[in-house]
Amino acid sequence: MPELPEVETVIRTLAPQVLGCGILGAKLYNERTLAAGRDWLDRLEGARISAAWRRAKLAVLELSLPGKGEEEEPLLAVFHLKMTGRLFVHPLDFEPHKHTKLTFDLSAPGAAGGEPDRRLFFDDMRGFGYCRLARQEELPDWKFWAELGPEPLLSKPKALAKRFAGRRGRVKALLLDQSVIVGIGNIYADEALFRAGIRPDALTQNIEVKKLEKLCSEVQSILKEAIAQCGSSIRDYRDANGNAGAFQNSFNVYGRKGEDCKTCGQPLEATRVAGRGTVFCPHCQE
DNA sequence: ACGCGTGCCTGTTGGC
DNA sequence: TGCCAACAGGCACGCG
Repeated sequence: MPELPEVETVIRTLAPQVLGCGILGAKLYNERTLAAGRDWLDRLEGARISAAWRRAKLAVLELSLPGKGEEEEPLLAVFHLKMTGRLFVHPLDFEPHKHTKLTFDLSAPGAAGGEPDRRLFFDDMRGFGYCRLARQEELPDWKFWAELGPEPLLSKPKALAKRFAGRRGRVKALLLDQSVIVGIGNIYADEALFRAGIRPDALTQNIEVKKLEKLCSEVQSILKEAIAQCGSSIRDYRDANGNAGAFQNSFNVYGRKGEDCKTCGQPLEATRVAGRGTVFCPHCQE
């Protein structure tokens, strides 16, 4: 399940394969996958992939459009991988399959258009992922984008903790709320709460500020460690080279229901918080 | 206004 | 052994 470390890894492995490549055309295999910018689809020829970056759990490709001068705002292809979305570059003889949702034909980097070279695939088994084509200036009109909270690795823990302080509701629900803090999904929420010694179902208003700062500090540590391990692969996640991550080997709680806590040896409990499967140690977390 | 439950989707798993 | 319900979960949406 691509969360911040996985999307970051996808961008890092995808960028060297696509930066500078021209786009010769696009093919949409599933209408609902293109959430916005349908009109752009047939006007991509001659565009060049000029940048690749991540915001929250979104993977963004900047496409410089031809013939309009360098000052023009690039078009953005914004991908949300949700649970099972993948971005790959394959040779032209690689066949689209039943989970292929969108493809871009690419020319070689630096080549002045002409012949297709390789193809960018957006595949998604579950089909929850999407792509939006939009000008940068249009992004504020997109509610989800406009309400995204701060990047957890670009703020200090104290500043992040202030966004939790005084708010009501279960602390795990706030960790997952992308308008409070971005990039955290079910895996890293459970793992960070374990490290901070906080029960996932704790009411945020009952948690001391120091403890919330500790939580935000642990969020940063765990995201950095996970990025260094190229993310977590439970089952489906792969980076843009097809490689699995390794951070799943470091999980303390996620997917370990009933197993022994690595700290105290007591069995881990499973429950549901904010509608999500949740695992925690009733002894180490309070 | 905000917290909570449901639907979307397909492949895997576990229980009977 | 085989079938099918439950489950996986980010986010939009509707409800109270």
